[in-house]
Amino acid sequence: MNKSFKNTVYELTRKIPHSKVATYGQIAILAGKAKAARAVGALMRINPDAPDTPCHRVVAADGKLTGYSGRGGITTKKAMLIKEGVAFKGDKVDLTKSAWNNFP
DNA sequence: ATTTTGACTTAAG
DNA sequence: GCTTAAGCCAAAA
Repeated sequence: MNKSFKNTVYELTRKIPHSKVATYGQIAILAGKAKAARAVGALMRINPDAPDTPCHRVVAADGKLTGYSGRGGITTKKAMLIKEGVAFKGDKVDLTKSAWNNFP
């Protein structure tokens, strides 16, 4: 398969279940590059498949919401995640409950 | 092809 | 708890 790194990242992001969130580093690892967290963020910023790619389900390693140059920024992103059923811990996601597991 | 930038992460002060 | 530094990767100019 001639899948580019970005294509893999988008696909993984798309596979994130509801009420769950993944970190940039996590996606990077799943994509095959453990240290490509920055690249993942860069790809999310580009986000060519915008509504098809739930980039709002991707958060920082601490569960902090970063980026999202959308309406309201992280505020809208947080509201969206809460609406999906993600547990929040103040301004951050509660990874203790909403951390995404690759395999059940 | 080279340089810059960035929605990252971890370690150290 | 916050800031700085370094490491690694990809897209854009």
